[in-house]
Amino acid sequence: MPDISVLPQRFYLEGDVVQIAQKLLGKIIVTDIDGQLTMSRIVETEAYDGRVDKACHAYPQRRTPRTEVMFKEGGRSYVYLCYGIHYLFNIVTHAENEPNAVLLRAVEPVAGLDYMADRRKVKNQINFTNGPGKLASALGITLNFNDLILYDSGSPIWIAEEKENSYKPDIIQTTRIGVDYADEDALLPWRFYIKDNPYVSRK
DNA sequence: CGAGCGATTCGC
DNA sequence: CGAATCGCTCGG
Repeated sequence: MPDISVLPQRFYLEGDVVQIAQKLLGKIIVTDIDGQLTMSRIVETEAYDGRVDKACHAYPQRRTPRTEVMFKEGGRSYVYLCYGIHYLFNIVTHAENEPNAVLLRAVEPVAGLDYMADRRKVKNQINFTNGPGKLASALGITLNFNDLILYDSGSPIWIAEEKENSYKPDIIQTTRIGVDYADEDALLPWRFYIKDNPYVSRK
């Protein structure tokens, strides 16, 4: 079990969302849902910038009931239902009225693997969390956990960093997945993942 | 109000 | 490769 501490809110307010998406790689997501504690290492992310990015639900400054949380101050969760079936988990970044978010696309299980196995009902451990819908399912994330403070270790979901770990992973930068509807913005290289990590989606 | 569609996954 | 499945968004 790694020695961890909560990632402070300022982490989500400094730099642009593309940098924050990279810096989230290697961080730990902790969930304590239905009495089931899990910990996982973030290994794949995508950045969405509501100011300039057609792929972002909040572009162009599109304020609706669903996107409202992205207009709040950084450090909150944005969870939504995708294809009527899967929940996708995002981290909101930046100041009020700057609607940016980072999608978690894959994580590596660290603790609570029995719970993940129960929730996912698949045998192969690789398939617990190697996709955005899969990881939400494995960690117990549903719409109930939208608009949650992530810089409070008392929350049912929070983000941590390891206290003593200077390891810097090799990061691959490439285009995002499933955003063809965004025309030329689908070409933005705003997907990041840890090189050679077995839990990265769509190898 | 209702048509159209999606930041995916799984099974055939 | 196509179905599943439903809330959100926008146009009428």
